[in-house]
Amino acid sequence: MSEIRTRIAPSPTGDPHVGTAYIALFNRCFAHHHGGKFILRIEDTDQVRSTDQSEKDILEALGWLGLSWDEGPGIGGEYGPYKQSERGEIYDQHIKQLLDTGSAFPCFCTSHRLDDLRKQQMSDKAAVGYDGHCLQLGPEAVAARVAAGEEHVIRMKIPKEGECTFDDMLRGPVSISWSQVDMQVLIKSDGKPTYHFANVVDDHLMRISHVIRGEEWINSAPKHILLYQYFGWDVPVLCHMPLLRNPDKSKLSKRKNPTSIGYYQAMGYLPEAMLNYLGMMGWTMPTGEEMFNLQEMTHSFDINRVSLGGPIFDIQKLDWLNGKYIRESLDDQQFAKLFAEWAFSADKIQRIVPLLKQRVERFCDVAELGSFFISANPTLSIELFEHKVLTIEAQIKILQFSLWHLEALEVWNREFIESSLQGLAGQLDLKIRDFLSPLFLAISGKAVSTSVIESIDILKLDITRARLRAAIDVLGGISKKMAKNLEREYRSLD
RNA sequence: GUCCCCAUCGUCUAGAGGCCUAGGACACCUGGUUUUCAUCCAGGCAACAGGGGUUCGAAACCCCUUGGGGACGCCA
Repeated sequence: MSEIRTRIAPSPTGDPHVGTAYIALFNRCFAHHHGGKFILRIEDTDQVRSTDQSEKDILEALGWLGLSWDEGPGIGGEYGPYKQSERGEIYDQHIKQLLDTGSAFPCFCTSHRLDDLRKQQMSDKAAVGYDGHCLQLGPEAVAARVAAGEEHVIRMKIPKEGECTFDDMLRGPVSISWSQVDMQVLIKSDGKPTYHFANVVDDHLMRISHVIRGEEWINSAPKHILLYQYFGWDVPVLCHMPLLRNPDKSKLSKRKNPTSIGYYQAMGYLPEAMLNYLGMMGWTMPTGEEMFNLQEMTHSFDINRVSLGGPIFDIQKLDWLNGKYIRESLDDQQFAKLFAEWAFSADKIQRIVPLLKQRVERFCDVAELGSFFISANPTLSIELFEHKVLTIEAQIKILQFSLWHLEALEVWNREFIESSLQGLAGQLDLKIRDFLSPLFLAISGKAVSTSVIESIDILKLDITRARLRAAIDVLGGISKKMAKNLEREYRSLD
């Protein structure tokens, strides 16, 4: 049997997600258990959303967890480059092949036409998908329009009838009829490949033997398989893992649960505990032992021990596990060292000190004033929020709108946060001092504290989000109806 | 809506037809140890979604129903 090679292919379009780490963990364990290689590839074909910062954060987060890779960014390897934005020529060559053999075709339809088409199909209760409009174009017409530089995408052809059956390593045979499969765009109008195309080309060229990914991809498997066939390539073994869930069983999302690895790091979880916890989502040691490290998991790994029900990411159990790690695997010296590094990292302390220094008279004042920087979310009560001009409802609005504003920030620094929030206060026609009041309480637990804008800057978005949301909950939360109204009002702001 | 996937305590799960009166862990409750608390220890509560088959025997295999989730983008 040839070498087992697996990969994780994150898209650098946001915060490092625990789901990414989860899938990475299983890919790494599977490959290493069988003496194979685990590859990291950056899927940055979305020019609009991909950022260097996100890429950096993701690599760091995986590194923090100890999920090292054998080939990929920073390591190299013989199948590079490992960043899709640097593989443009490869995709160009390959799409040409599909165009030449007639497996793919240019499509000149505007997004406007496609929208109308989709709406029509919805109201007709028909299957939603591309109608093959540009398939009717003659080769001369196509050539002329392409030569004229007309904007277009390239789509893949899909059989009209029959079905695609493949063997999922965990689920057995899965059949999806071709009528359910859309003529997927392979090359976008900006000339970049879509995930579906790039992922197949790269997985083949990088000799990926097993594709272990989230269940959300099952329905796209036929497209991928067909592409392999168009190229005449062997299809790797496919394996779809269950999805991590919110407590309400929906797919884990940051709207409902902290999903950023950075959040857990900032909250003082140990990477070993975090990884161990992810390992017990859908998987157990043959011995039933719940506490295990990456090496032990790798050694005992058996993909068939994965259970298919979507596991709920239960922070309570994670907390218990983390506590167990702190108590049982750390001696006093290690605890002191790790805690100090976490709480007083040079970077963090440098930024906090100027805020505290001007507001204390004695060192013994420091802990109380600055505790919220290293504590869990402050304990709040609704009484705290009694305000001379602001109603509870107004404060909920301030908190929610602020959160939306902060989430939309392209750059996270003091200036941006300040102008964003000041702008919001203006739009809401509130004095900045009143506007900031609920934010002070949510962030620090106190009405009087260090500059809330600088505090938000230092605490970063993950923690800020958690605290704003906790405050909103204390104030009674947002009902569905309220959410609708708030969203409408928020959209009409500018 | 269409298609796909899934289904054991509230949660994570063990379970490969008889070892199942369904085991462990978190959470919760009770008691013990501890100057308090936490830890730790002992105990308790709590599940095979429903209905049909197959079989001498079903939590396990098959079918239907129900429930949950996912996909249906020039996002990944």
